[in-house]
Amino acid sequence: MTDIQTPDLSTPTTPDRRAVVVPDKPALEGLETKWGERWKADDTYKFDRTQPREKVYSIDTPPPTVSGSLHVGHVFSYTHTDLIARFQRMTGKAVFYPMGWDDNGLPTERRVQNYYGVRCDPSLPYNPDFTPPEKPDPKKQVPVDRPNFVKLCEALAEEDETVFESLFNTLGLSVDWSLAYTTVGPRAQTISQRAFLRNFARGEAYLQEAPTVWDVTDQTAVAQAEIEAREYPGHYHRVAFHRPDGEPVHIETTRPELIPAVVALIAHPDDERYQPLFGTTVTSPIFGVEIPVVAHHAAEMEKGAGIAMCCTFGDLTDVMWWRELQLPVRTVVGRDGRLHRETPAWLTDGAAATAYAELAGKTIFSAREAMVGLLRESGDLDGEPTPTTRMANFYERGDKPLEIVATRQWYLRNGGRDRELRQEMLDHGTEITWLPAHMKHRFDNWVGGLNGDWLISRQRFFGIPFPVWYPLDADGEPDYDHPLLPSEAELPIDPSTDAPHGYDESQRGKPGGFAGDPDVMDTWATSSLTPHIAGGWSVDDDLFGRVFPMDLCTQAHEIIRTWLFSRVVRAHFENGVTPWTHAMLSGWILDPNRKKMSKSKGNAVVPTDILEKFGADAVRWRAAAVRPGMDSPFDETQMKVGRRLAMKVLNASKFVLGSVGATNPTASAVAEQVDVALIGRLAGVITKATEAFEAYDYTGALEAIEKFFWEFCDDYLELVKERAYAEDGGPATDSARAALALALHVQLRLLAPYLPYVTEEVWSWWQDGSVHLAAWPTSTDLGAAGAADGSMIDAVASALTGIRGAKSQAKVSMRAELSRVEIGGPEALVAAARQAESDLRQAGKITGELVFTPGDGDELTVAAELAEATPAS
RNA sequence: GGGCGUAUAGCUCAGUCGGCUAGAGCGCACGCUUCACACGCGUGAGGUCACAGGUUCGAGCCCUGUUACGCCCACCA
Repeated sequence: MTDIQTPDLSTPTTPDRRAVVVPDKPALEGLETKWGERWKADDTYKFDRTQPREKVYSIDTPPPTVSGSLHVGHVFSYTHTDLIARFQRMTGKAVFYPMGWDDNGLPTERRVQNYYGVRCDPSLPYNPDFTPPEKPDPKKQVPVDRPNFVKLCEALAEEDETVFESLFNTLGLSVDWSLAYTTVGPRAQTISQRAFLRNFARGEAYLQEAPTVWDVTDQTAVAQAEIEAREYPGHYHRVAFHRPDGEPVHIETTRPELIPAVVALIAHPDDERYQPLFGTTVTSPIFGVEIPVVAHHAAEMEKGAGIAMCCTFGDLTDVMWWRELQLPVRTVVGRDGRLHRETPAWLTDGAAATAYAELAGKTIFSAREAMVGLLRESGDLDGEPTPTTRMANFYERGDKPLEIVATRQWYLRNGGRDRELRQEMLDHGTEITWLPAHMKHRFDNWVGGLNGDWLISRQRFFGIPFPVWYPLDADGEPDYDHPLLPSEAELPIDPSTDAPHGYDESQRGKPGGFAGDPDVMDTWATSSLTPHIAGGWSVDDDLFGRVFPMDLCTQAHEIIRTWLFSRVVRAHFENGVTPWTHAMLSGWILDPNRKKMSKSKGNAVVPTDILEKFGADAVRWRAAAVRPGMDSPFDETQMKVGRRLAMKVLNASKFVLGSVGATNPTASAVAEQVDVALIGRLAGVITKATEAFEAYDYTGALEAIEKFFWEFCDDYLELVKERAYAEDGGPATDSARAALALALHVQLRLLAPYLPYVTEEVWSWWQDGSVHLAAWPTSTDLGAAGAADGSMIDAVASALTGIRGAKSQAKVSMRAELSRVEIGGPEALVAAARQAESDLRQAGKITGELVFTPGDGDELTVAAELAEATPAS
């Protein structure tokens, strides 16, 4: 980046001490506001879009669902991304770090429904004077037309976005807010619709009528990726079907209400019990429908009675049987989760029709009860239903088991039905560096287990509409085989309000006219394009060429199958590439009982509270201690430790720059042995931290930096402060001051990604510009001393520890004077300690003799005598 | 059922290529009103590296098996 400042430390950078302004009582309070405003005013994190791709570091930031609330887990994982962003920025990259808001889709609809107490009814005409109810009554939601409902969604999402932005700013994310995008705004609409049109033109998107997993609560189709299996209580019912000779064939089912939908009984071809029945028919109980008995290898002999009733459709196995055995369709469950009110054609016989009337229009649950009653009366129920717990599929946000309903939906190919494409998807996975590496298994596992293409249409309201109309024939029936499409230049369009070419609005819904596709795209169908939306694909191709494919995607591991995979699919079709080189997965923040924090469990910690209590730097420090993919229990005591570090940075800096007046980080002035060793040690820290950061190991980098910092404060600073203080100390004082200033200059930059506020505060005391635009330190900053062996400082530090230990054991103040100190141990260590003789004498308050006695052993030993003037406790 | 991860001090975690007596912070104990910091400083105690077996001169680390906890996927007869 052009405005990164590479320091020239060969000459003094701050010659005038009066230019250094150190506050008397530095404090952490208020730093977030002070520097947050400054960074905003100065555009500190603005992306430099003049840079070529190789000088750019681009990040595909997860757009949070604005209808939810942010919790500590978000705070941690977004901090992880920011650590990488700040490091890359300091190494000279132009960092493309946008923020997105996922305001599209069902979560926002639900929040609007609850917040305003309304319900979308798309059949209502637009009411320009609509205002939401003053007091929402969750039990009596007011019906509202679709345009107004969408307006409410947009308004509430915007409110939520403001709150989120404020939190992210307090946290210190170095996002370029001018790059912010939403997943439902005009740009997202244009890009989603354009990508869809191109997918359609290439045959990657297609419309198909097929059995679909369906949520009866929200009345929409649901994709495989949004399904989760949960335990669900039910009962086994042992039910008799009847052979022509009158003998019963018992099956077991948990769903007796589907008996009117039975199309076959199926057993395994090797099952000797049922082999005689294959090719014959039986009749269903109650309804007397003739049902074939057939063989299929997927039937399991051990399960239930060993023979299954196949209905259209009870589960995905039924769908497979129906398809492979070419069975008829007999649907009884409607989209509203109730049994059809009209008597199905195959049940029109007198007795069957009478029985079906008992079920018609009932919910699945009530129909099941009624059916059990009928079976009991007819004697076809063998024994009583026995309780069982089985796994059932649920929409991840739903609370009723999913049904399977035949509907017409849009699909996007994803390898689920195409071996070659599936392999290409797996190949993309190998091109990503997974952090941690084992997360790749999740991706491979998911892609390998796909059982169909990606269902992208939803029968909902707040989302991006499909840019498609259908011509209506003379009977007013849509011709789905010849959809009408807009040109790309017309996008975005809404087929419910815009008319297709060659038609006008008066022909909507009329025979010979047209009808708009009523569906919207699934939220993942839009968010699968976040690199394209953020990067300006097709609307700002100059920008897109500079940022795509991206360097990093960061996200939670549970959405590898949705967000991560779907972006791989879209980038594959649209650009023929893998969308990023690195994927960094975050773990979870657990409560003290090691359970995942979630609002619904009431164990979530509100992020604004902890930011307020400990400060952003402290919270970030704690987040940085959690490696990618690792879960971590939330622990306030750890936040305190981060806060202590931030305070220490303030106080140590105040001391170095203020009292000592060490403000010239001049490498060439570092001459004394201890000072040289310190700088030599620092060179190793720079190397280690840089290598760790380059491997995305921000935790390892922090460990090295922090360890050095504490030793710098506790040992080095204590050791040299008298020498550095000296009014006319000559070269020895100059050396200490130069080393202190240089070490501080480097350490502030090393700590800047972790503690952006406190490092910026200190930086402002004595340097121009922002520390966040300063160059990441390198060993060349350190001059000749950087090449020195730092190990002698260990011997000096352990001598100092020995001296302190003697005082501590005697229970006297560290200021207590010593009349005699003898340092012994291995010759090399004693000699090393001796090189700091003068510093040790001053730091240890040794008024008498200090003797160095090389000898045996493998550790430095210190024997000390208290001066008589000092009273022992 | 398939896949993955974790297990080291009371707690949270490091532990590189297998190599001296296994480390850090917190907490705890004992001290210190120290002229940068009491939102502080110093010193110290604290370990059957989950279990069993194997390889090796040598295993926290490698191999085999077991247990516990957690996660992903599949599972509606």
